[in-house]
Amino acid sequence: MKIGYPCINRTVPCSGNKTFRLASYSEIRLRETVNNNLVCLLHTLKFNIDHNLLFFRISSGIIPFASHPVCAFDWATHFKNLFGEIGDLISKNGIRISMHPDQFTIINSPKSDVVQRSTSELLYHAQVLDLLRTDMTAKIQVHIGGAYGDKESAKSNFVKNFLLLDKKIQRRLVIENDDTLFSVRDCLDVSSKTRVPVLFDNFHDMLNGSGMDLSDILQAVRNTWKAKDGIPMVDYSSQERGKRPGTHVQSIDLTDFKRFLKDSQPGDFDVMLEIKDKETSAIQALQAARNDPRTQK
DNA sequence: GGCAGTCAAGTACGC
DNA sequence: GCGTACTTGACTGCC
Repeated sequence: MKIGYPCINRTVPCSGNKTFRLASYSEIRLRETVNNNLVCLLHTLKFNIDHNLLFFRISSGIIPFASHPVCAFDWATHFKNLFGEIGDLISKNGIRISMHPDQFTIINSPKSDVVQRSTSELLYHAQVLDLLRTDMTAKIQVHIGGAYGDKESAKSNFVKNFLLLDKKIQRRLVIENDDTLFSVRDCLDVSSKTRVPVLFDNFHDMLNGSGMDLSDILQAVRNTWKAKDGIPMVDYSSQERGKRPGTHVQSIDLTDFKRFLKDSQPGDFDVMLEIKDKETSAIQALQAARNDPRTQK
């Protein structure tokens, strides 16, 4: 079991999430921004290694406008060496990597232009993971997409469009249950037709329940991850008290987390903490899990 | 320097 | 059909 956090580190003295407005686009601006983001990623990963946080989600914004038509710059070639350096750090230290394209990436949309843009965005994500020379345990997580008034045909549309995707995307894609539409059960259903691994999000399952027990979910999900995919990835969060249902907690509730560790025994998986204070909670979680046999592996 | 409005992209929903 | 919420950090123009 590795423990990690997504995209942003608030301790390191840099931001790997720099971007700019489309109206300000220039090749120079892009080059400077990407260079900043990649160098900051390097610093962040070194911080993570120092704190034994060996699971990290790389921000989708690391290359701003990467899949946008405005971007004609060959950033992959230009930054090949820097990607290689970061990739070496990842592989030497056994860091697990994930990426999570944002809400605009919809594989099952009935609009072909939306699917086309989504495919470009997914190719960009796969390209980043390939440039880092990560193995197939590095994943791109997406949701099934929209329901469009008929969930079953929306799921079929996902399956149909998935089968048309480039192999570079297919081999890295995993599907995650969301908080309003598609539950773990829906994801397992889609997985049975696509062989896509299912990434379980405990918080989304609380909001949009599958009606399954945690142990049954984890067992079913585990079966969707093959040896080349690595052990399952799990997103973990809990509700911020007094806020709208679905608001991620500011800082980890260790009682809740320890209960989750206990209830999820004995199967192994890597945990991504979707908690607002990022590395601060991740360090606490790692400490809380220090006696869990899964973190000793 | 600080503040408020805005930002590439989609979907769901209320009116 | 249109406007807004969703979520969220960072950018940008304005004072």
